[in-house]
Order: sequence, then structure tokens, then C-alpha cells
Amino acid sequence: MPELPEVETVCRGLRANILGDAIKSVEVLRKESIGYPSVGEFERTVPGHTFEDVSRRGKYILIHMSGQSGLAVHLRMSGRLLLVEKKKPAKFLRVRMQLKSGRELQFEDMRVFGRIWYIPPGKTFAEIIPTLAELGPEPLEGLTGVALQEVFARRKQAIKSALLDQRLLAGVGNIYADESLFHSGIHPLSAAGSLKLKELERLAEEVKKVLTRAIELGGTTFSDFTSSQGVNGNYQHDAWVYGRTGSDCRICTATIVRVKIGGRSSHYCPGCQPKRRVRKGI
DNA sequence: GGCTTATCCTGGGCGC
DNA sequence: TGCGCCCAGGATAAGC
Repeated sequence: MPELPEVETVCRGLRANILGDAIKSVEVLRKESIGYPSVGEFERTVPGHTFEDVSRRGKYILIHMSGQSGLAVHLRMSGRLLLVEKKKPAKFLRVRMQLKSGRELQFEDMRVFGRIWYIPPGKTFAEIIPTLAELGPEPLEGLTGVALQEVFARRKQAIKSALLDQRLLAGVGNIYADESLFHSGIHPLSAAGSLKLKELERLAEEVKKVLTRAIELGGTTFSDFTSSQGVNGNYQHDAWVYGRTGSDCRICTATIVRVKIGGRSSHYCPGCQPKRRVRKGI
């Protein structure tokens, strides 16, 4: 499940390998994978552009190209952006871009939730993808407890749900939300707006630590994610609660529990994350 | 406006 | 072995 560390890992891989290369031709194998413009226009317009830079905003990969144009990619659930030397057939290949270097940039996506947008000259990424403008602060750009206090103010929803809301905080997904809450000792059902500044300061630090650690390890590979070179991440071996339902906590030996919060699986340790100001119901 | 729930999609796991 | 059901989850729309 690509979250900020996985997307950052892909961006770094692309930045190190595709700058200066150019797109020779494009083939869209699944029309749903193209967010903008139409498939026909995408295939006609994108070829000929040179890759100039790669950046990231939240979970969006932003590829800056020649002529003030760009490509935005969201991997969603199962998307993979792969740079391959040989044109090997991929089972879930949705979009393929042949590059002048002879390599191919492939977009694989088993569940077809991922999207690629072309950003035409004169337009900004946010003009084509309005949700980009609504994203919350970047966790790795100086996130503080005060900043969290501002975005969570008066919110009654569970802190777990609030952390997943990209308008409040960009880039955090299910895995790292669970891990950050565990390291902060905060119960996932705690009302977001009820947390004290001291708790939020610790949460801000743990979010940064967890994300930084995950980036160092190349992301998490539970099922679908690999880097742009097809290399699996290693964070899953570092997880303390995510995917450890029924296992003993490594700190207090209580049993890790899994509950549904906002329709998402949430993992926590009842010993290390005691209930306080917990919302009614799940 | 805030919050919850349903929907999209498909492979894998599980029970029968 | 094969079938059917459920689950995973990011983003968004719909509904309360």
C-alpha cells in the first residue's frame, strides 16, 4: 500500500534514473488509469517531452517535463511505476511509455485505482488535480504539535481517521498511522480534538520518525509495493503493530488487537495505548 | 460543516 | 478441485 515513504522511494528512484530521458511513445492499456485528458489526447500529447525533475506532494508523484508540462501519478492501492530495461510483459500493465534511451516506464496497477494525469503547458498540477491544493501540511517539513493542534481543533472524529484525512495531514496512510499512534501511546479511537498539546507534540515527532525510518528502509512491502527499480521495501519487518494482530506486543507483551475504525483496519496495543476520551462506537 | 458509509476494483485466502 | 464469499484500502461521492 503506497504511502508517503513508498512514494518518496519511487520519486528518488525516478530522479536518479530518468532525468534527461524523453518519452518516445505512449500506450494506454486501461482507459480508467488516465485521469486527464482523454486517452487519445494523452497518447498524442505526452510523447516528445523530456523529464526535467521529479518531486512529491503527499502521495502524488509530480514529474516535471519540458515545455512547462508535467505528469502526476497517484499509486493509490496497488500502483507501481517501474523503469525497466527490457520490455518484459507485466500482468497488470495499464500504461507503458517507451523512452528514447530504449527503456520503458511502466505503470502497473492490479486494482485499477491508480491514476496518471497529464499537466499541459500553462497549467499547474493543482489546476488539473484540485485535491492537490487541499492537501494538509507535509509531515517531513517541520511538522509540530502546534500544527496538529490547529488542524485537529474541535474535531470529534477518531484520531486514526483524522490522520488518514489528507486534507489535515498529507501522506500518512493506514500503516504509518497505526505505527505512529503506537509509538505515541495514543489509542486510535481517541477524539482528535481532545488530545493535549503534549500528546500531539509526541505524535508529530513519532510521525516524522516512523516516516523517516520507513524511507530509510525503502518503504513497506506487504503485498503490492516495490520501488521504481522493482525492489521490495523492508519496513514491514520493523512494524510494531500493523499486521501483527494476535501477536504479543514487543514492549508490554499484551496481545495486539485489530478493530475497524472508519472502515479501515486499525492495529493497536491495549497495554501501551490505553483508552482515554475514546469515542462511542467504532 | 463534520462525520460516516458506500463505492470503485481485483487477487488472495478461506470455508465448504 | 472448484466455487462463492469476504477482505484489503485511498480517494471521493452521497447521505445523515
